[in-house]
Amino acid sequence: MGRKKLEIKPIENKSSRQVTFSKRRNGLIEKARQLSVLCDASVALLVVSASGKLYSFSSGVNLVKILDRYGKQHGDDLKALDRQSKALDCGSHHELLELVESKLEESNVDNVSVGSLVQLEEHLENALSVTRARKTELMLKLVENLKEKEKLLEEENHVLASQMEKSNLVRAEADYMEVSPGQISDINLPRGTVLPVAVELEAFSQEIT
Amino acid sequence: MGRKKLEIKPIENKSSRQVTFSKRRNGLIEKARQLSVLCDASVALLVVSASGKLYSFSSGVNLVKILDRYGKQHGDDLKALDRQSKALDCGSHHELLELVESKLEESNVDNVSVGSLVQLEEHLENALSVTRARKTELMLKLVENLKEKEKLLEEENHVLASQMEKSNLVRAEADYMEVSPGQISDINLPRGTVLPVAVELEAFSQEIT
DNA sequence: AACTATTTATAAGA
DNA sequence: TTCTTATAAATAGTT
Repeated sequence: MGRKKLEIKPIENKSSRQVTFSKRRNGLIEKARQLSVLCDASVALLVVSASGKLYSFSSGVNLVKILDRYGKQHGDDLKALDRQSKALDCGSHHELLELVESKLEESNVDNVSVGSLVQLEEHLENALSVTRARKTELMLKLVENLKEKEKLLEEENHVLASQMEKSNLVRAEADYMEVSPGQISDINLPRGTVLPVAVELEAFSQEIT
Repeated sequence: MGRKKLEIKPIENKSSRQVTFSKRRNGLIEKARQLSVLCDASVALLVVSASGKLYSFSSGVNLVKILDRYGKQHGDDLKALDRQSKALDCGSHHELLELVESKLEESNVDNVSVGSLVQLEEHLENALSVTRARKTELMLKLVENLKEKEKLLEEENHVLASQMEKSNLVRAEADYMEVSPGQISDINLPRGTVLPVAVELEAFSQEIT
């Protein structure tokens, strides 16, 4: 959509590539936003320019919902923690409300004494500070937990990545391996030979891949 | 871009929302692909429909790089956030102390008025609640950030794992492929032949794939 | 950073 | 769903 039809292939010219990147990146992010709003979808978009700059969009609060469906053991742990914290918060809340209600009832019966209101204030402040302490404690635990998990996942990733690299290296070595005529002759077979194919394929695949 | 201009707000009608989702999702993914090709950018796109179905696009193997970048930037953001919050907290703190000092001085001069103490209390409570709100906000952000990171790492793990599985499958298939004697004879070579290996490999690869 | 000629995406209709 | 088509939007090349 422009003065000329543009083929979708790498743009050679550096400055026009930069300009196009800027325009299309903005367009893409806007489209992502629109999709999430129009269709109540969760969208996460990450773009890294060739020069390494990051741009991103994520609908709603964040990627958690988007990727929940991928949640495995780690995800489940987190959910458990969330549930726990919600339960505790609800507990505090309930406690607090009960306290307030009972005190207000009391006040109505007694015809509001300053003393009872002072007590109420104290109780409320108490409950509040307990709640706050719990909140902070839970959040700190959550943070620690998440950091630990992050570490574990990163380790796992490193392991996986190095395994892949290893197997890639093996194949790469095969690519550049020289084969002497003598080795080739190893795969000459009399016509009609029944197959120990795997072996030959193994030999061949070294050249193939 | 259609028969009518469409406002960007949630589409009420279920079926037209579904149709729009389908069209725009495809469009978005295509745009993401184009951006990555045209501008040599790494792009990762995740879309989850309201009904929970996942669609995604990711250029190249670059999710790793994207993630690295993302992690780094968020790390930076978090650091900035921390710094900011420290600055703000210090500000609040300083402000608060000044306020207290001035009020106490005033009290000494005037001989403690209830009014000024009420005001002082209000100011202190104000400062306190602002500080609390900031604390909570910062912690929530931290948690969200960590969750995002975790999920991205999981996604990365998932990708790496499936890639390894795939390459293992490919090798396994090759291992178990049958080759007829006639085909084998095609690769008989006189001893000492110098290799036009690529040609034979081409022939072979047609059976392999 | 603006401007437009065009191309592209897509909303509504079939 | 899929296709068609009128129209809105995005954007390539230009200034």
